Amino acid sequence: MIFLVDCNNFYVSCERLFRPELSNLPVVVLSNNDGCIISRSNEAKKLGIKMGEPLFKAKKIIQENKINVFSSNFELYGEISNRIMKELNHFSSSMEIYSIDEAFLDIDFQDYNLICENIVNQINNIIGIPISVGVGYTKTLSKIAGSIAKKLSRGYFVLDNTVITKNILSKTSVQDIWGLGNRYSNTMINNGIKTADNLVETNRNWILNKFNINVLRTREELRGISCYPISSVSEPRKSIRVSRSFKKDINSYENLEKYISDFAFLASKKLRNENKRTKELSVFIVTNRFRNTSFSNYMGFQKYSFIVSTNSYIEIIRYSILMLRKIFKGGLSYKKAGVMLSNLSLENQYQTSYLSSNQDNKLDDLMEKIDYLNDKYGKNKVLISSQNLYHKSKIDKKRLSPNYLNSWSDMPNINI
DNA sequence: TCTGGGGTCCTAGGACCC
DNA sequence: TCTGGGGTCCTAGGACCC
Repeated sequence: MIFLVDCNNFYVSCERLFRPELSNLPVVVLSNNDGCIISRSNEAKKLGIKMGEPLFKAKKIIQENKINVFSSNFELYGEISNRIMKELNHFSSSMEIYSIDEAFLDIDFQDYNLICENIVNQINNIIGIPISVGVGYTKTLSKIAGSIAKKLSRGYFVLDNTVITKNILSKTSVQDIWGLGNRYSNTMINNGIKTADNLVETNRNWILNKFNINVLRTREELRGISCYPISSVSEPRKSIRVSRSFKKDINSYENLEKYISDFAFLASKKLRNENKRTKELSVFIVTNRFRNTSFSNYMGFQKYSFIVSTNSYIEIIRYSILMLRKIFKGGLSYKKAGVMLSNLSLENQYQTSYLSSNQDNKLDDLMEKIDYLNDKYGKNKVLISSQNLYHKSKIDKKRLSPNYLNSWSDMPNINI
């Protein structure tokens, strides 16, 4: 059986871990720039706060109900996530970490309810984060079981009986099926397919004609035929992206160049942390899509292919700037920009070229020194000169909680 | 005034080959 | 006037997920 373990209101629960006095009060966590609400406690949900809602639209509800608001502290959430995953691994070696707050586990032991109870208690006792567990024959069914589990106070639900499954599928709307987003479920509803049970009964050729193979797989999964097996070896990622929205629009090329350099540096750092090289680099800049203007929005995008894969900060930044020059248009206000690296390979597995110079070794040494200094003395101690040297950040995080787990100075004090 | 960030996969259609 | 058949590979765009 497949067990889906899902943390309840994960980011909010992480903040509450160190602020237990908030445990029954409404809490929300914001996206970067303190822009949107991306995690809500049950109390906040009940007050009508919607997922992804911009902060300014919810301001009234927040003030009237004294909702506690946090900026996102991804270092903290990542650390707590690691601890949870480590505990879960004790229940099954066949486990797939699906996201920061979710994992699928393959478990053979027959007493599913007992296992669920143990998992919920264990994570609560050892880590202190509330979770819910859904169990089914396939990932898609375990997702449905999980959404039922969230409504039960015991926190778990097992879907192993065909009659009950049929009944539940007939009450599950297509929008609530994992793998069917807005577009697909709307098309289905327009064609009379309203519930998961309707989808199960739908002709396979019609599905392939109207949609694609993944939608057919979803139908098979609903019938209990597994199409998405658990992969316990995590696949190396295929692309790396660093992008940010700016609190205030940027007009000048010089400013934008500094940010692009920063993003390229950060992306290169991620690349180097995974011991990889990149062969392809893309840069994009976009104007503010929410601005109420008569002229249409501009999105500049340019890709560059390296002759030889690289992991050099200097090379990646240099070509990012060259791409930026190609797409920058004066007189516009830019809201967001980013750098992407793709076509990745392992550090020592790449195609060389007759055209490449012999300086590579020297450059590699230099890059390693940069990493060494930044790892030893803290982030941003050594930068490339085109970067945003003085860190006048245009990205807001006004309500950030302390970094309780990853910073000596932020460690909580306990009075005994 | 203020609206996030980071991923994956599939497919149609174009470009190319003999 | 008349102009084949059968492939592969790449990419942009669109869908999805958290």
